[in-house]
Amino acid sequence: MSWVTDSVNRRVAASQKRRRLTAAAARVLHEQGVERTTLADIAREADVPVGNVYYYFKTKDDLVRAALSEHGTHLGELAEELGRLADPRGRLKALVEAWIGQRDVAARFGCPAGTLAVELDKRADGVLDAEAGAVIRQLLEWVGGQFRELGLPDPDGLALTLVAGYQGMSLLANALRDPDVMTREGTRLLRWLDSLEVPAGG
Amino acid sequence: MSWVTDSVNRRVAASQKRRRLTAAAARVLHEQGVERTTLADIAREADVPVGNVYYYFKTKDDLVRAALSEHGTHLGELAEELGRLADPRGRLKALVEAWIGQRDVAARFGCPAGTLAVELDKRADGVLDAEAGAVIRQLLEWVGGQFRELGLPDPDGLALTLVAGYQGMSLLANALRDPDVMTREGTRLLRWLDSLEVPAGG
DNA sequence: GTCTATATCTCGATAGAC
DNA sequence: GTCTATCGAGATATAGAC
Repeated sequence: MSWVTDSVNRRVAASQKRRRLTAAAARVLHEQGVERTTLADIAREADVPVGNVYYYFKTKDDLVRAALSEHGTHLGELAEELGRLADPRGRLKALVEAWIGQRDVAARFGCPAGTLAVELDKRADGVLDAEAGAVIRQLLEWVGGQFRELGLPDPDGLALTLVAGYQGMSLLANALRDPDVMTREGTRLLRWLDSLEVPAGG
Repeated sequence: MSWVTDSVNRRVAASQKRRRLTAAAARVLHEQGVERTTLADIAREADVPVGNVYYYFKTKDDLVRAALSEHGTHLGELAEELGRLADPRGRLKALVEAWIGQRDVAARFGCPAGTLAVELDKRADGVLDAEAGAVIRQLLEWVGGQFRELGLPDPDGLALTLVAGYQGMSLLANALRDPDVMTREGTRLLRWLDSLEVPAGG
């Protein structure tokens, strides 16, 4: 029966390598950007030989796609966690607090989805910018859902304002290399969330 | 005396080429990003032979520097124009209206200074990220000056909020490829500026 | 000052042994 | 499935004629 376990082991090893490559891609592409990252960088980080990368991903773009979907998964997990809180307003405030908690990463590398979207949108071939926008759209929709549940008017407009606030403070913290920007603007967003009043009646 | 005019003509032609290269670099680097732009791209746009570029700029980084300083100059000119308005609040509102007026460019390519800062901040060698941050700092300082002139408390914090709002709405408009984001969030910023009340007394 | 030709290097991708 | 060796494209930068 050893051929069975051998085969299984191989398949596990294979999928482990694929997952290592995906995780490494998400991390390195966030830190270095797409254009400045070589396949060798990702392979090294994942502890996989360079030539072997092509067994798992046909092209570099495929690795970028995998990294974007990884960020989407992380976002989904965060949303699931926050979903355990009873109050939608509390969920949104916890989200902002999570952003503030990431202030050092944001000051050094910016928001993963945001900075990737900026870079991919520069490409003349519109191959990947839709995928980058999708992660941000996912965040917008979840936030919009919370505002809707709160019974606030124009929930999608409010979501746009909150996410734009996040992207703006991340970009400024990054450009100025100053984590305090995250704290200051994050605190303002928390106060803003508190100030929103649900209209009386239907 | 022809050698005099010849010499002068040459010098004028030279500085014209330098200026054409700088303007082309500012435009192309904004649209394509730094990494995806080749010297050939910029040379073509400036109508200068590729090899000749190196007479005016020793390295590609020098061209990026020139482009950044060009954006700084544009910003200075805009500030000078807005300075003619009597009311500081009116100046800030005119600034936001100018941003809204650029909504189509923002939806396609983002804010020039913001997207360049994002890309340059990814570089491990911190050669150019200070320069990118400087343009944004210049904007922050001008905006802060207007709030200060209005006599509002925490003018620098308000400037951070306004500029973060601009960067956030530009990034979202770009990522979602939707100019309406600029209009919606821009209108909100205009209302916000109107709502700020100068405290009575000193 | 201007321009052509080219050296040099790096990276994505492939071929093919194991 | 795994890995090495290498091809070929495309980029920056330089050498040197005019």
